[in-house]
Formats: sequence, C-alpha cells, structure tokens
Amino acid sequence: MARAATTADAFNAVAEPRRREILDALAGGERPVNDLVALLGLAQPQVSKHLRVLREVGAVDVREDGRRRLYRLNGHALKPIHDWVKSYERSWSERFERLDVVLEELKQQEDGDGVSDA
Amino acid sequence: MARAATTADAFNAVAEPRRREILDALAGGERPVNDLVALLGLAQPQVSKHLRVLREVGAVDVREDGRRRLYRLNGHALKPIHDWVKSYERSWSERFERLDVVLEELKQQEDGDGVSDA
DNA sequence: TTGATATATGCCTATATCGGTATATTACCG
DNA sequence: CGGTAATATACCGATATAGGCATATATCAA
Repeated sequence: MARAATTADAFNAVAEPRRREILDALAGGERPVNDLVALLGLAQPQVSKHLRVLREVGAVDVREDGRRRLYRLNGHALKPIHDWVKSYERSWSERFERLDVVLEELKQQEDGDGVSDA
Repeated sequence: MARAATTADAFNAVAEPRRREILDALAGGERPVNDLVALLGLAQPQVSKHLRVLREVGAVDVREDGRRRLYRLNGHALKPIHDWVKSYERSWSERFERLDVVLEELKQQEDGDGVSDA
C-alpha cells in the first residue's frame, strides 16, 4: 500500500509546503489563479493542481468570474488539525508548565492531607 | 519529483494517522514498543518504522532499558504546526468572529470621526 | 471570426512511501 | 551455552504522488 492520498484529509493536504503558501496567500482575501502563480513563482498547472487538492479537502472555495476563477480560503477545514495539535501545547508552553507545577503542588497537599475514605 | 519525505518535517510526519495515534498514546507517558504494538493493533515492524519517522523529526525521544526501548513524546516538534494553524483559528472561532465585529465597529467610528490630518 | 488570455487536465517520469514478511541484533533467562 | 524476548532493518510490491510540458476549454477582445 502506498501513502494516503493528499486529498484524504486536511493533514495530508497541508503537508505540502506550497499548499500552505497558497492558503497563506488566500488569507489576505479572494484571488484568481494567476495572482497565486505570480505570488508563489510556480507554474500555472502546478498551482491549479494544488488548488484542486485544497478544494477536495474543503480548504478553499471557488467562484467563477468571467474567464477567471476566484479562490477563497475556508479555514474551517483546518480545525481538525488545530484541535489535534492543541492538546500538545502544554509540551512547549511555559504557561502550561506553570499550570502543571500548580497541579502537582495541589496533588502533593492532597496526598499529605490524607484525603482517604478512612 | 515524488512527494516530500515523511521525515522532511513534522507536517509530513504527522500526516499519517497511525503516527498521530502513536503520539496520542505516548501522551500518557513513556512506553516500550511492544506496548504500542498492543495498543494500536499494528505489526511490530510497522510500529518501529513509524517511530523512526517520528524520531527523525524530533517528535519522540528514545531511552534504552535493557532489551526494551522506551519512547517518550517530545511535543515541541509539533509547535510549528500549531503556530501555523493557529493563525487560521479566526476562520471558525466564534470568539474571533465577535472580535472581528468589534474591530469593524471601531473602524467605522474612526472613519466617521474624520481622523484625518486636515 | 480570429486571436489572446485564464484555467484545468492529461500524460510522463522519478520517487518516497506503507504494509507484509523474513531476518539480524541485542539482552535476558535457565 | 542455548533459547527466548524485544526491537530494528532489509527487501518486495503496489501506489499516489509532484513537477514538467502539451493541450483542451472557455471567455474576452479586435
């Protein structure tokens, strides 16, 4: 079996740096494909392909405008990523480290206080 | 060119669901490989391979203990993911939507107040 | 109508997977 | 020492890429 399809979920779609760049560019607002081509310095077909992947996982929406297609960010598709990674925030956040210290102290007290059902 | 290596960065490493499961399991504390094998219901070699990928991006650390190897989570490697995805939080968070409303109102007032250099 | 512009798609190649199975390596036990 | 347990690695096969290039499609302009 090969690796999961990039269109399988947002995690896979976003693993490609170019696609993250595209999303970052779209964070500034709706844009036609050629704008992205110029901004990212990629070939047009590649940009279209990346946009297709992002569309398939729901990270962008398209709107027709004459011969142009305007792509818009739909950050909601990224929520699962945020939700997952958020639970690891305590690993690096000083804020959470302090919280852990406090909780540990509380636990020590509790143990010492003999909060048993005796 | 093929897809980027899973060891290229945390984004790629974490795109694989099994590896996320492994990290989730390690969130509970240090564990030997066989524990993970049992927990995830995967074959041992697969677990070892996934652990290798996670090690290469720094998401886990290993410690030797006799013939076992104890793996430990190193969530710090996930910070870049968190940092990136965090900026999209406003896309779905009601909290940020309300903030946007407030900011918009402030902007309206400012415009109406004629804060010009005239 | 003819041509130019904007975008999507098809085809090709090289590559890095991911799972499965067998095996090598190292440590522990009697 | 011989055997078993714990883990890593090698090899294989199938597959889904990602980029490059050509081209189809549709819209606008003269």
